[in-house]
Amino acid sequence: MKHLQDFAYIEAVMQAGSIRKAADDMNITASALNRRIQRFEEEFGSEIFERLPRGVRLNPAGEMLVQHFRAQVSDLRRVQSQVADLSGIRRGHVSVACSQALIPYFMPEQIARYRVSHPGVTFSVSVRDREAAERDLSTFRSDLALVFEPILLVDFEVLMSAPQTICVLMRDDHPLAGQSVLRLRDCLDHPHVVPTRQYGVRHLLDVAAARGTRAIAPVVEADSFDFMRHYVIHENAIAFQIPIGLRLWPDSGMVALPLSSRDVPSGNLLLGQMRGRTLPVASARFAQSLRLALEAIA
Amino acid sequence: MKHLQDFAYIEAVMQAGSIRKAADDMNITASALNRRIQRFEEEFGSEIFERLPRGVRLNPAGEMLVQHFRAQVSDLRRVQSQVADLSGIRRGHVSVACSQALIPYFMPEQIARYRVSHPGVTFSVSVRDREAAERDLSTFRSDLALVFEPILLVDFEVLMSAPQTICVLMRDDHPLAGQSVLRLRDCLDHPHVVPTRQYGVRHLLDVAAARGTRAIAPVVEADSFDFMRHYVIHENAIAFQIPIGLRLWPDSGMVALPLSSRDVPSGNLLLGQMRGRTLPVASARFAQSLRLALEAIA
DNA sequence: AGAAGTGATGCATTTTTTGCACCACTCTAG
DNA sequence: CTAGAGTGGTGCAAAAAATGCATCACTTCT
Repeated sequence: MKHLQDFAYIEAVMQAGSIRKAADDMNITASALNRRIQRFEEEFGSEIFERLPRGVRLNPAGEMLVQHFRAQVSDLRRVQSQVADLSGIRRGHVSVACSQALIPYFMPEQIARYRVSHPGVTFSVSVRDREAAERDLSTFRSDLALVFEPILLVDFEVLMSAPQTICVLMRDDHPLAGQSVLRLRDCLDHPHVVPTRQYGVRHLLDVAAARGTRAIAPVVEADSFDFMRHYVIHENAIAFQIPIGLRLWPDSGMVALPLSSRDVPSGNLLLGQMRGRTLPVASARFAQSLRLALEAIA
Repeated sequence: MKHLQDFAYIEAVMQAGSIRKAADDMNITASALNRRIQRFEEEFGSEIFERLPRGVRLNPAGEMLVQHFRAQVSDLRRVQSQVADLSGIRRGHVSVACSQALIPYFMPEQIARYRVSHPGVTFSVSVRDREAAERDLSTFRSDLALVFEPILLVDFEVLMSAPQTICVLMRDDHPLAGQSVLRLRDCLDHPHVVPTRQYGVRHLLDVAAARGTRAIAPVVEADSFDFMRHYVIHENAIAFQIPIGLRLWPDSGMVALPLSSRDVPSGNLLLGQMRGRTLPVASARFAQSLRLALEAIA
């Protein structure tokens, strides 16, 4: 879009940290880029960048402006999407940031199912911890976020909530495998692997452990649930995961048992968008589809 | 703002109904304007105007686009206003659409009072009936609207509400002048002047009259409260107005008496903005100032 | 049938943007 | 302390883009 070219340049400069580097990235001369920015600042009525001896950096005015432009670009896409929709085109693009737990089963299933009836819609999926997911929303990098126990920044508008009880994953020959519900203290008696602190599962475990006397003493700490799931096969340890990230068939040699709600409260899987934003049709429809799917789970 | 020039042209064409007329308005050649629009439509990915034999008209896509652009311009002003504010400039512009009743006393007082502490802030005031006021909000022509009994479209977000009992205005030698509260049927026995149907006062009277047996039979119907106020001096008739539009001093020869709430319910004076919009600092602050003033009245 | 509208288009002209060379300046490495 | 490699800023000529003019094809109303 031609009239947003200045923004593209501004964003490039912001990202590169210097006009010359940005000019190089954008295949343009530094002088031309420099003058574009000067001209824009003059029209805008205020400087956008601080001139430092080693480059430039957005000043507060610039940060507000960039946020404005991002919202603007996002809204323009929404309009284009709606225009395409009213000519019956049913196409568009949906970008989703989601927690790791949703990567192996839930998201692929949902997206594939949606694309059966909307083959013109394309997707981008980003794995993000709960903090990064919310940042993606507020910078308009993602339309939707599906996150377990987010920090809930002000920009996060909840579209749907689904409770998830943390489960304990282990081999079926593990001593605890016979029970139906597990107490946290029993789990901590056995070698356990836990996610790193940025994850909601770990956060809930930390809070729960702090209430009791037993501390979490992981034999392995990892930021990949995929890794943890495979690790417990080798050292007969236990791992933690939410049900939506698990799919155990009878002969897999693994079992997953829920943690007692007396010890660890259920967390929530939240579907959200940037607060106040009107989503493009494709994203809004896919969000609705996710809502139905999450309702079916709960 | 340079990057919104296309929008200025598009709006001009929309307003003029033809490219040539718009080109004339904008001091540009029709061919140049024509090509700008063609280029824009190509970049946008869809036609914006219907080409009719006698000119052009926005198509649905174009209407969505114009709405988008208006929101965009409005938001850019908000950003500029905030930028100016953070450098301590305390300037800006506030546009208000308001009912006629507020024109003689309330708005001048409020604006003058606000400008004492914020001399850098400028104002534009438009008299609008309740329907036009809401349209002004949703097309971003006004930041705020202060209207008596609006129709309440979806785009109208209420910021403050103040009840207003309809008063009957007459000369102090009028037969009814001695009462303290008036019944509607008594009023209808005397020659009365009423506002035209677009006004909230008339609407409330119509509804009230429909409940009883007495019909409204105005000797004069007018769309100017100023006219009506002066008319009752000449024919010793009665007129209707809400208290905020009245200021009677003892020796003026006029009295205003409230209508009984048994006959005519109180209407509401509503301060509102475009739903979901973030107002520029100046407008938001002035709205806050109006809220306090309205609270003091109620 | 003709006049007066409309939007579209090819081509020369004008305006704007860009690229190049260079300046003034600040840091850092030797 | 100096030399070099960064940085943003600027004058001037070349390139690119937007504009104006003349004209076409078409519809509507007189």
